Amino acid sequence: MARKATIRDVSLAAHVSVTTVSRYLNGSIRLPAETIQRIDDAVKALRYTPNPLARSLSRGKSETIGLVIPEIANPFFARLAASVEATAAERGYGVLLCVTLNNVDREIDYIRRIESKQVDGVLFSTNHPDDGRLLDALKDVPCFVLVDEDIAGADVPGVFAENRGGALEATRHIVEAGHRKIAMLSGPKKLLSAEERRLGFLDAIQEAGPGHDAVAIFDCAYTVEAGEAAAENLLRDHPETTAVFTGSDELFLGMLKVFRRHGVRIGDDISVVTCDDVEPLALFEPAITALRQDLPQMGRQALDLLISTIAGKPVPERHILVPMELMKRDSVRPPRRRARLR
Amino acid sequence: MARKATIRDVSLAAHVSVTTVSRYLNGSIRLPAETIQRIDDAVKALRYTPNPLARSLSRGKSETIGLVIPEIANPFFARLAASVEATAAERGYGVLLCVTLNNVDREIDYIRRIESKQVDGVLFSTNHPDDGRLLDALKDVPCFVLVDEDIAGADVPGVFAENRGGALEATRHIVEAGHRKIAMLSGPKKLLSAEERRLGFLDAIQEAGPGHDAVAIFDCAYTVEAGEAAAENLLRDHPETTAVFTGSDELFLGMLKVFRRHGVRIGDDISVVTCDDVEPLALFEPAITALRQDLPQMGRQALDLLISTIAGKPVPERHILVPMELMKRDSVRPPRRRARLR
DNA sequence: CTGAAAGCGCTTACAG
DNA sequence: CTGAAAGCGCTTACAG
Repeated sequence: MARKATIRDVSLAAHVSVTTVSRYLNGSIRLPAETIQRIDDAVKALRYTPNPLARSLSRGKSETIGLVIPEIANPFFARLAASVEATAAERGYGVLLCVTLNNVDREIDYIRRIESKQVDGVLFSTNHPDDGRLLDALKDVPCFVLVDEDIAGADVPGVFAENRGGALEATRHIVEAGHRKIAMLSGPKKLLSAEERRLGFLDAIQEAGPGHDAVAIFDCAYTVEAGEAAAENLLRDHPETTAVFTGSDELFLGMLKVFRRHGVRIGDDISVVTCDDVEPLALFEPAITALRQDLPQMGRQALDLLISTIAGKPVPERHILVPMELMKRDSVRPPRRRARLR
Repeated sequence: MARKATIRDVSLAAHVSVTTVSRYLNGSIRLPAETIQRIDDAVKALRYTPNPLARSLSRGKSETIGLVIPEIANPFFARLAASVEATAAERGYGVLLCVTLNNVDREIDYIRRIESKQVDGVLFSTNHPDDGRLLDALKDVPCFVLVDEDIAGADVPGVFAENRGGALEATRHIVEAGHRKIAMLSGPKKLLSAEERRLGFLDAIQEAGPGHDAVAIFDCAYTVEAGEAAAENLLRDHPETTAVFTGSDELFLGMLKVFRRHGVRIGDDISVVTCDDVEPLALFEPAITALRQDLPQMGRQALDLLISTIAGKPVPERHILVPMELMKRDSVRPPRRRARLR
């Protein structure tokens, strides 16, 4: 492959200065038609495309954002990433992907890349409670937007699901089907989504009034394994339970495995609503009712918020709450009389 | 935020030349302990980190690779991306993510970024038959590795699943359960995975000998909708079918919807094996037997192949075939006698 | 061994 | 309106 053409080559071939070529290509100049022609010809003949690295270095911005997420194989974050990437592409931004697996060093590494101008800003999603290091690394960092989960004490813009309201609605739906003994497999303590959903769950129980019990609330990591463990405990210690609200698809999937092992049938023996709805829950039998996160909206809004910050625009709402939608399917049914799970 | 420190600031503070700082930081020089101390102190005091943009421009490489995939919300590509990103991080490479939705312009855009040095190389996955434009854009492009699907006529290194052998094994498994009337929902014509799996499927039918029929082979896009359409046709036109091999999880999911609608029970009425195994198929009832792609291996091998190419190392095998694994579960059972789907 | 200087490929304030 | 020159922040061949 021949050496790649530079702006200098174009200027030589078109008999104009480098300055003129640069200005013309960036649209900051009006030129006689004839000059334009010469430049266009040269660009075409040399197959010239600007070097984005040089441009970034010179301009001080890279037209690239960093997308920092805990996982990508997880469909939740994969969908979030899809929305972010699509919006970024529309806006002319590239996306540097960083999968942290909740490793704080990697998280901090990417925050640093804002200062070093490698990225113009970072969209950040973290899945573990902060021990203070994140908060520390965030000092004076501009152009940083959180999505999905919060960092305690951080005064940064962010986009989150309307977790509490969503959980309230989901639990209400369970209550309205006639359930009185309801359990929750909740996410990890100190995580915004878990805390808020727990509150929404309790709101609904309280609203339902006397006779309605939050039988048990398990704090779990958002994993299939944690869902299994909690479900085993639930069956053993709380057989009076007739409905469960699970805080994520993973927790639901783990619980489902346990129910299968013990012959507990969803719908018939126990009602279920889960959060997320990123797995093909509509194709399970029965189809699973789920509180869906509007990932397309969250990704889009978060990216636009970030771009506004990068552009230095005043940001009216620093915290955007995106509504969740309850997808009513077939896993919530009236409880059987005197039902017991064992 | 104060202006970010540059190498110049460090050199001033440490009373050495910029050259020395650069060399020391890059490990290409041995220095007296005392000088080292001064530089380290300056770096720490100024919170200096090198500007990667400037470094890349100067060195002519960016330590970044482009990952070009058709989709990211699709769990198949999400898992591939997870493996690629993890390996890249280990090797010290950043990942610029490009989701093309099979848009050729976006594909070509990213190929161009190799020439412009924004990325050192590209890992490329495309999901549509090439009309020649891709092949054209690939001329003289170095540091390009294909993964999962091929581009017809392109003489570039690549990593693929052992599709034919896998399909042979999967279909053999169906035959061994006693099936004689077997259909296939295949992927799009001209796509490597589809062509190869079709061949493997036919290999097995032929091997099974007289009395064994490939009842029908449907060429489908790899989508749920295409799976639905094909399954409707299958039920209508080929009720003698007792087993189906589907070429992707999406096709399977589409077919499943149709089976549900028509009351056809997997396992009892019809046996099924699908490809990919990226959906939670083990949790379906019955658990679905699937030909699993080893995405972690594919991503890792592809990235290492790319890095070798970037480093200019001779690459012994330009085409790497990664074995598939048949996950035997519960969706293949002996056919019922005189079974008819309608 | 050390450092001044050129160069990577752009953009843009400044002068003509 | 146009262009020579400085600058973005590094690396490295070259000279001392």
